[in-house]
Amino acid sequence: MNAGRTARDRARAELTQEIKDVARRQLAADGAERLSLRAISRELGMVSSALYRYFPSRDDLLTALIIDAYDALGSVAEKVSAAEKVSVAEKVSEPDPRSTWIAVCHAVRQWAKDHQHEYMLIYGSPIAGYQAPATTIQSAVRVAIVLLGVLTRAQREGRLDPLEAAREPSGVLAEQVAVVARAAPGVPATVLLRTVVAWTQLFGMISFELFGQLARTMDPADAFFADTIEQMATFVGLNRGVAAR
Amino acid sequence: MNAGRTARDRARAELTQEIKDVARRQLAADGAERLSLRAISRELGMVSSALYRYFPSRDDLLTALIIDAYDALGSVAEKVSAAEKVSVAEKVSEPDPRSTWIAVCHAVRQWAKDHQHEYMLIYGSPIAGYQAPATTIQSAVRVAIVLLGVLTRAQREGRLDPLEAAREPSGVLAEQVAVVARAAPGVPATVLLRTVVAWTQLFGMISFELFGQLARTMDPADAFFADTIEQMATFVGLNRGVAAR
DNA sequence: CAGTGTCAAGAGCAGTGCTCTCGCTTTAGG
DNA sequence: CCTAAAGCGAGAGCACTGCTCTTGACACTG
Repeated sequence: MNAGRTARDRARAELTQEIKDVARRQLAADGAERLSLRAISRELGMVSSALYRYFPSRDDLLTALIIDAYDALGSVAEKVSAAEKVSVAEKVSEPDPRSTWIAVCHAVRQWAKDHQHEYMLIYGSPIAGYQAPATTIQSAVRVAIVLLGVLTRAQREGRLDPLEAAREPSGVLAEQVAVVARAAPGVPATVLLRTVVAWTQLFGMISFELFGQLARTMDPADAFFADTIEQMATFVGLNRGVAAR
Repeated sequence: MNAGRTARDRARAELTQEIKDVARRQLAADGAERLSLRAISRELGMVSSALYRYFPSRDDLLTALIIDAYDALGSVAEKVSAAEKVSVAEKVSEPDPRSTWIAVCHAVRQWAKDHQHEYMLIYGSPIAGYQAPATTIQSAVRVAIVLLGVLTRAQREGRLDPLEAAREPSGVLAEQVAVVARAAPGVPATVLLRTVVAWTQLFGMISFELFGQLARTMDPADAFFADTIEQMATFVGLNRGVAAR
């Protein structure tokens, strides 16, 4: 990140960051669609062509912003998950996986509400003619990894409902679940499957809230969100008070 | 729709439709972002300024396309729901609400896959600086109305699991659920709440599939989708074989 | 100190949404 | 039936966009 070998390198890194900052501000103000390289350069007091020294195209700038957004959201989720663990180590309260799961979900929603346009950038419709480079993927999966980590811990501590009522997946689905299972060793397939369901539900609900789809029904969505998160936590097998204490 | 009072009126309606058709084709090809009035006018062999006689702005054209998309999807859902009822009236097979629910969900996904860019238009990130006019709302809720209708029928026929385990909603949530309840008389609040959850899950999953978020995990999403729809049908209280036969 | 690569600047191209004016045609009303 | 009004397409033009190319100045490197 730093690696400021020469003054020029440092200046370049600094300006690159500055460009992204201005872009993020414009993003928050007008949305991704209206993001204009010329407007950014104007705000920076430079000429538009100079921007191309730092980002070869508008799409490249957007890609950088997308990766940053994924990483920002991912680190928020990771931090919350870790904080829950720490609060356990020092206090008497046990590390309830269910409450950790719920805290992560609420943190994701809060970040989305605080960075609406950045959220739209990563979970809205993809930019036209834009192919997500492979580099974004490792940043994109961080939230999912955190959620799977919570379940893995719960499983290890015997706090996970096996959900035996559900049938084991088979065929293609079994193979796909096996891929997910690599991030959550020991967690039963039925739970993993439900986790993916909860994952899509979480972001579906956040998107609906932010995109105005909940208008005139669940509009102030706080109560609905809280209730749903509770339901989905139970859905994935994180029961209330299982083996607590 | 027709109301071809004068020749000019008819020509106008025809051209309006033609513009939307061309726009839809461009939408499918390049996405909403790249939709260009000039390109449309070029393809229509007219000058760009003439388009403004039919749509006052680009956003108005998009609004028209959005309403059309909502209506198209809504009527697909309604048709599937009605067809399931009819197939009952003539045949011996009972009108299983669960299978109707599942059929509707699959139809929605199929439409989304067949009209990806139109789907993105209505369920992706909102167009920048664009406020959904109130007229879109009644078109937007049609799918939800259909799903609630299935539950209402199930309730009326005693095929709905009351889900008594769940607690009754209270406070703000109770009021919001009451609004939803107007479209589904007789259905218990807990079921309604879960229906909204399933609704957000459905579109969250479809969006994730279309927006490439499922890549490298559930990528060919058919099996996952089918399994999830089954799970969510149970989740809302449409049990397999409840009171069947 | 000379050379090399980096830099901001400027001009310019092709494209965009949108406005305004201009004639022409169709419609509606007396 | 004839005229005024309204609707129509064409064209020019404005302000803006992303992006390319060239130019001349600067800073770092050997």
